Amino acid sequence: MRSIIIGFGLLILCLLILFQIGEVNFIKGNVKLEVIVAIVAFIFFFVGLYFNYQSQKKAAAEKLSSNQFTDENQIDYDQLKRTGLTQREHEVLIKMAKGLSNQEIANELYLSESTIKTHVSNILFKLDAKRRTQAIQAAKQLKIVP
Amino acid sequence: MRSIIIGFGLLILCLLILFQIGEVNFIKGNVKLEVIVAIVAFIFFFVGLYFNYQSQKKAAAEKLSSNQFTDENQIDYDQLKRTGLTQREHEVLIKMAKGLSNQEIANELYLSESTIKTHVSNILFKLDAKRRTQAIQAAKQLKIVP
DNA sequence: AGGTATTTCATACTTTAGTATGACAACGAC
DNA sequence: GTCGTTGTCATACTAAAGTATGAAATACCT
Repeated sequence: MRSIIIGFGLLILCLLILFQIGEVNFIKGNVKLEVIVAIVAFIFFFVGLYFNYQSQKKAAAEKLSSNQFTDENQIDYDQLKRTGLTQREHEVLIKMAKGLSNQEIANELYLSESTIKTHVSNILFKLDAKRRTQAIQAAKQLKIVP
Repeated sequence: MRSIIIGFGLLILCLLILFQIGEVNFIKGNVKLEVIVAIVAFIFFFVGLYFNYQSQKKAAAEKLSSNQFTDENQIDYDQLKRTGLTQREHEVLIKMAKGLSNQEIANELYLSESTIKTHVSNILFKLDAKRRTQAIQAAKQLKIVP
């Protein structure tokens, strides 16, 4: 925004100086006022276009770069430690977040459903959640699941 | 783009007509050429800014609706249409994804739990999911929930 | 006006999720 | 060797989720 104002100011200044120097030529010459005005309007219209385009491009680039560094699908191990979840519980949590049922998790990990239920209960307690869906939501915010 | 050219053309035309009418006044008056030029430059600079801003806004809206660069926390309405979910179902889905229970969703929407169950069943069918956790996962991938 | 989709609700039912409790084995720390 | 942690499993129970079916009101479209 500052660059827009500075650039605009400089252009105006240049134009005014140019007119101060060549005032007599312009007025005494055959160039009509309308033409001058039209040319100035034309130039500044596109200057305006250009400046706005530049500022938009810059804003878009900043947005992109700020999104680039927050890498998705990356587990935040500091946050994970903070929750007090064990390895097995974390493993179960990840499968839970995939949308698997307790029975399906048990099958994938070659465990009984009872064991999964125990793990899930512990997960809910450690993540301060009442339901698995709430735990999943919390886990995503903590970035401890992909 | 067409509107930009038409708008610009009309403004130029208006200005020229104005000058044609009041030419004598301007030249014979005390108003200096520099001031006129500066004003014209100023006006057209911001006209340019405005037109570019409008066109960028339009382009951004088109991009959004055509499913190109939808950033996070932004709902992809094309995907949403494709699922066949109704407004109410989508509303319920969003609350579901927040980790709310059926009863809690019912309370927030001033509905009975039965209604929510019906909605959830329909959501599961339309998203081809067996459980709500699976539906949430699918919905996140489709970017139809924040 | 009549058909269609949406939204709402209910009842009855099955399945899954979650709690509470206890138990046992393995592993590492002190 | 004892203690705490982790991981495993079971039983019994309660709570929530999900299915199936029917029904009625509203709204929208032609």
